[in-house]
Amino acid sequence: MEPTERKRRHSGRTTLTDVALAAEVSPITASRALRGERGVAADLVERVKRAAEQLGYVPDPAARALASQRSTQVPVLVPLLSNALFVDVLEAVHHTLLPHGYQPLIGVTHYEPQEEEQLLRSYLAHRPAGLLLTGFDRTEAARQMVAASGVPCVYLMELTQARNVFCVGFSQLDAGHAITEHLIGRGRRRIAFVAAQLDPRTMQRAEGYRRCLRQHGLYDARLELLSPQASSMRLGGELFEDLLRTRADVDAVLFCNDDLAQGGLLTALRLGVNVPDRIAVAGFNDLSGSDQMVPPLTTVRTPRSAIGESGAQMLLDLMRGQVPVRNSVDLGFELTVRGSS
Amino acid sequence: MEPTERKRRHSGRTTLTDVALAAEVSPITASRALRGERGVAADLVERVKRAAEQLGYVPDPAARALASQRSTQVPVLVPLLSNALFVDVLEAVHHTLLPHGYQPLIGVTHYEPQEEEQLLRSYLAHRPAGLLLTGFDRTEAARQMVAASGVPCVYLMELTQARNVFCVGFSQLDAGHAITEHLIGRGRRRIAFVAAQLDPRTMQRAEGYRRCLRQHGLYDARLELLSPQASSMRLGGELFEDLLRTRADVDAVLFCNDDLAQGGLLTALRLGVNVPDRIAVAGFNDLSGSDQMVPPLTTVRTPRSAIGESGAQMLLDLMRGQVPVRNSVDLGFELTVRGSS
DNA sequence: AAGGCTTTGGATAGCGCTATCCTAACGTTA
DNA sequence: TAACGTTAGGATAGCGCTATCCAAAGCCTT
Repeated sequence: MEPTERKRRHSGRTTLTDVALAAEVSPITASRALRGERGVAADLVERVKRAAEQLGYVPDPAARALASQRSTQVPVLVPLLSNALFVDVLEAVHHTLLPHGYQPLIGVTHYEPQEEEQLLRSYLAHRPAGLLLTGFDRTEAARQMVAASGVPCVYLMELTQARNVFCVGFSQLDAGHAITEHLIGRGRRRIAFVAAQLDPRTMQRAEGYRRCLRQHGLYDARLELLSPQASSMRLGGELFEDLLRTRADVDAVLFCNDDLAQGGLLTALRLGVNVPDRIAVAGFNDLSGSDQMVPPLTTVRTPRSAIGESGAQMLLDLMRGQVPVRNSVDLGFELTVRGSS
Repeated sequence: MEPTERKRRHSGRTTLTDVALAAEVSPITASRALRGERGVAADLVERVKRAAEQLGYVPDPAARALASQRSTQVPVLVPLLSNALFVDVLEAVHHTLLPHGYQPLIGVTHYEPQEEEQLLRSYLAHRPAGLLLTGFDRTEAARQMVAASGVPCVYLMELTQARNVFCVGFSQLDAGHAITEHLIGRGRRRIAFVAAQLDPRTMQRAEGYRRCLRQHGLYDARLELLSPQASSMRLGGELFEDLLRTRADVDAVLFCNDDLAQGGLLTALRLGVNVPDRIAVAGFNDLSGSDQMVPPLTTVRTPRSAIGESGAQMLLDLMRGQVPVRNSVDLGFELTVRGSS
């Protein structure tokens, strides 16, 4: 009696074996041909590629990841998508990585280290080819997972001199310092700092602000207005109004992000407070719309796209096993002076 | 002579077999226990779960996908991340899907059907558990891939009555009609329509605008200003200025998106054009900041979060093999009248 | 008490691909 | 010509997990 063929789970998908059959080679040769690996005769490669195309063959990423112990996925973890800043970074990362066959995976941490840790655990299980993380502020467990995984990793937005850490960004502290210096240069003496979210980079800007004012003997802790709430135009307006009410002698405000500053400018308009005569306003990041404000917003243009591109490029090097020329790439920033100061 | 053990590729990862060993059960029982499958005795489940936790076991998604022919990934394709609209949708989708163990994958199509087709091809190779797509405008090849894959799919943002198509959204046409009706109700007669991007949903709003004006005998094609450029505050300002220059008798503008409208309002401020006395302004979507404008922007509040949540919920049903009660969920919209009209 | 049904745990065999080892078939060198 | 490298293709055996088939044990029936 013929034993019934029972254990077949084939999914109907076109497999490498189908391609190999059509090209009249062994599956492993087909595999090598399609991946462009070492010496496969040119005519065989040609035959295999043609067969693959005709059959509409698409490699199974799961099988590939399982067999080779690595995938082409590159998780990119950012705090938020509602800050245009990170959208620009992501866009640049995509443009840089996709043409090389890597697949960026967007992860959103909401500025929650716990959430980031969870995401990392999940993404690392996929054996990613590389990793792009925002900043250095994370749980110890997350740090260890990344280290233990051996997955190449590039850090975005902030800089460090630590060995074996690859990062692309700019000095948030210097930027905070520079824009404050600008306001002082405009003759302002009572310069407030208004911030929300209070993430590490915001606090670094705050530190730049403080150092600058201290250097000029102008620092006054009462001029700092820090809110842990999420950044938004509305909040910027509220904080600005607060500020005017409670610190009557203030003659300039530095907002930690442009959305706050835009809200501040609009509130000034509504209240009939003259900017910059009565009070100068400056923001941070040069987000979309800041140049359209009335008056246009003075801000710091930060190299978001360049950070995404350069970080992805550095990661490409690492994933290929090359060591990038530099550990740490400082892309700087640019003071953008407009009518609001 | 002992044969040398040669073919070992073990990755050092903690596997299900390790867990099974520790829990003193067979691997398959461990697998069933961890997945909560059918009858595994409660004490065994307990033992396996404890062992898994102690060993820090994380299932290998690639192996799982390969063996079971499906993953927990749910690609979500949106046109852009730079439109806050889609960020809200994504956020809601994440909140809904993650607690059920599904992993949303963000794909950005840039309003390019070709790009979407490419993304779909790549994502479908991963055997996703489900699919969330924006609108109905895509290539024939993309349509066929989705159909052939058999992957459950829910369409967001637009509605259709087609059978076997699951969708969550609202009537873009009705919304365009309603806001136009509002402007007419305010006594406006020369109502312009200013749009960018010109994606299908924008054009549906345009159609609503046209029908409304025609019903009132007020339609004038010269009052439509359509630009294929990407939507932005700056562009909104430029188009608004154009409009004032070339259609001097216009007494209201309907922008197809709030970012354009915000740019328009700011330009009005800069030019000293009184809103709403000289010209009424209305937008669409009630994006962040619209309520902060001077004057605050009249707009249509669209149920982005609800669409994301409800769409994800519907997809959850489909992925569980249940058939949702309704094919098509209309979440409506809400006219939000503020000072600009 | 025997037959039939329902659990519950396990053995086995893949999923589709690639790492690893192997073996011919060629040069090369002395 | 024999010994030795070098390729180019293939055979084999997994990667880690789960679908599928089995078998033993428990529970009802009649």
